[in-house]
Amino acid sequence: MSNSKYDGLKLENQLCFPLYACSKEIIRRYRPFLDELDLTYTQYIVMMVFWERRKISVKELGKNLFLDSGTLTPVLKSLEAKGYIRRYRSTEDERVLFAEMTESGEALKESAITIPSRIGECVCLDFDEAMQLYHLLYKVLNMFKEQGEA
Amino acid sequence: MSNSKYDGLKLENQLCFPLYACSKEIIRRYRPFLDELDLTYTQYIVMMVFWERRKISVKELGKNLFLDSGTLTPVLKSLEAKGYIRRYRSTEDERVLFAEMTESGEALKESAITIPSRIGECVCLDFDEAMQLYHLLYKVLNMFKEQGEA
DNA sequence: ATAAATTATATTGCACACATTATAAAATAA
DNA sequence: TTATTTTATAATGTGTGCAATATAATTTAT
Repeated sequence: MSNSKYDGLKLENQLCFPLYACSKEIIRRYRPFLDELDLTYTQYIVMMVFWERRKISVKELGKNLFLDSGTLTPVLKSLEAKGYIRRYRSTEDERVLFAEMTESGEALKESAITIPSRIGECVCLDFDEAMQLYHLLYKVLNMFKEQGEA
Repeated sequence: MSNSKYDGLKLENQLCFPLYACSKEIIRRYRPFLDELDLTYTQYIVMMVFWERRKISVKELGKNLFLDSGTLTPVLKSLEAKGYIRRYRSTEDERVLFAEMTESGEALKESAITIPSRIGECVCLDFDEAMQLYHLLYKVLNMFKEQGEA
C-alpha cells in the first residue's frame, strides 16, 4: 500500500471530483427529457421553484438555488421569452425584481410530471442508499448556508 | 404530510439538485487556493492526472475525467501555454494526440500539495461520513461507466 | 485496392457559472 | 438634509460543458 506525501493529490482520493462528475453525468441524462420541454437543467430547477411558489424575488430565488444574479438574469429572461414567467420591479423597493409564473408556466408542470421517475430509473441506487446520499449532501449544503449567513 | 402527484417535482425531493449545488459550492471554495497557482478547477483535475502519469492521450484523459474533447482541447491548450504540458501527435496513429507533462508541470505539484487538506477543512464531514459519500458517488459513477461501455 | 465505415480530435455555437464592475435605489448618518 | 453606505440587480468577460459538425487518419469490407 503506497503512501507518499502526494497521496492527497491523487484523483482517487478526492471527494469533490466524484461529486462534480456525478452531478454532470446525471444532468446529462436529464437532457433528452428536458429537450422535450425545451428547457435546460438550470431553467428546470428554476421552474421547480415556481411550481411551489408562484412569485419570488431574484434574490430569494438565488438563495434557494445557490445561484447569483449573473446566472439568473439570462435564465429568467429566457423563461420570460418562452412565456412561463413575467418579471416586474417591486413598487415598494424598486431595487427588487420579482418574477411571477404565468398560466403557461403552471401548465408546463403537467408536461414535466413524468421526469422524476424517468430519471430515477437512470440512477440505480436503492431507497436506503439514495436517502443516505441525500442526507450527506444536505449536511454539507446546510453547513455552507450557515457559513454564508455568519 | 402532503402527498400529491406533484411531489416528485419538489426541489426538496430531488437527488440531483443537492449534488449539483454541493459540487458547485465546493469548487467555489477551491478558487482562492487555485488562484494562487493560476489554475481553474478543471485545469487542476487535469494536472492531477498528469501528476500520476506523465503522458496520456486526450481520449484516455477524457475517459478518466468524464470530459470530452470540446472541453479538454481548450484546457490543454491553456496548460500548454502555461508551460505545464506539451502536446504532440502519435507517430503510429496520427489521429491520436498525446499530452506529456513538462518539468515545470511536475514542479507545480509541490505548490499544490497543501490544497487537499485546506479544502478538507471547508467540508466538515467526519471520516465515516466522507467515506460513505465517496462510496455512494462511485457506485453511481461506476454504473455510468459500465453503461457507457455497453 | 478502393470505397465505405469507423475513430480521434478540433471547431463551432449555445448555455451556463461566477467574479468583477456598474448602476440605481434605499437606508443611514452627520 | 445631503452625503455616505448599503443593497439589489444588470452587464461584462473568462472559462467551462457539451452537442453537433467538420476533418483527417485508419480500418473494414467488397
